[in-house]
Amino acid sequence: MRIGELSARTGTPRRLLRYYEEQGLIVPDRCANGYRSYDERYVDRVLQIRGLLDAGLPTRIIKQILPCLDKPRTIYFPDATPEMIATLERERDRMTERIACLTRNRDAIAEYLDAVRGHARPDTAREPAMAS
DNA sequence: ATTCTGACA
DNA sequence: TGTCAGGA
Repeated sequence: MRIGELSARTGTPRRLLRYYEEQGLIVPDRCANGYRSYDERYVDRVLQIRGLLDAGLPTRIIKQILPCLDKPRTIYFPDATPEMIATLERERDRMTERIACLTRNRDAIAEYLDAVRGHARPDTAREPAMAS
């Protein structure tokens, strides 16, 4: 498939798919006309990348650990270099901290929401939602 | 119609 | 990340 289909199937802007390639996260084949060619495997690949990015990992780190997290979780020990292990542990800990932070903020919001609802005036209907 | 590279009022 | 250019 070409970039347009991959974009649609992963909900990722074409601009970003090219950016990921620029950062070495994906290396699609090229058709004779120069168009990028992606096989089915890239759909999951891209979603995997977006997930990691969303988890707060920088592209440079993703580029290193992506092969370790590839589909066939083949745990090739040779890939488990001490630097890699250290990087993974560091990222794992950052994720843990991030989760704790998100949890605190979610709870704070939930608490605020409960308080506001408690004071809600049952006679005052919700204001009409504005466009956009 | 789609994609490509490069660039930034 | 968006978006426009200029070409294939």
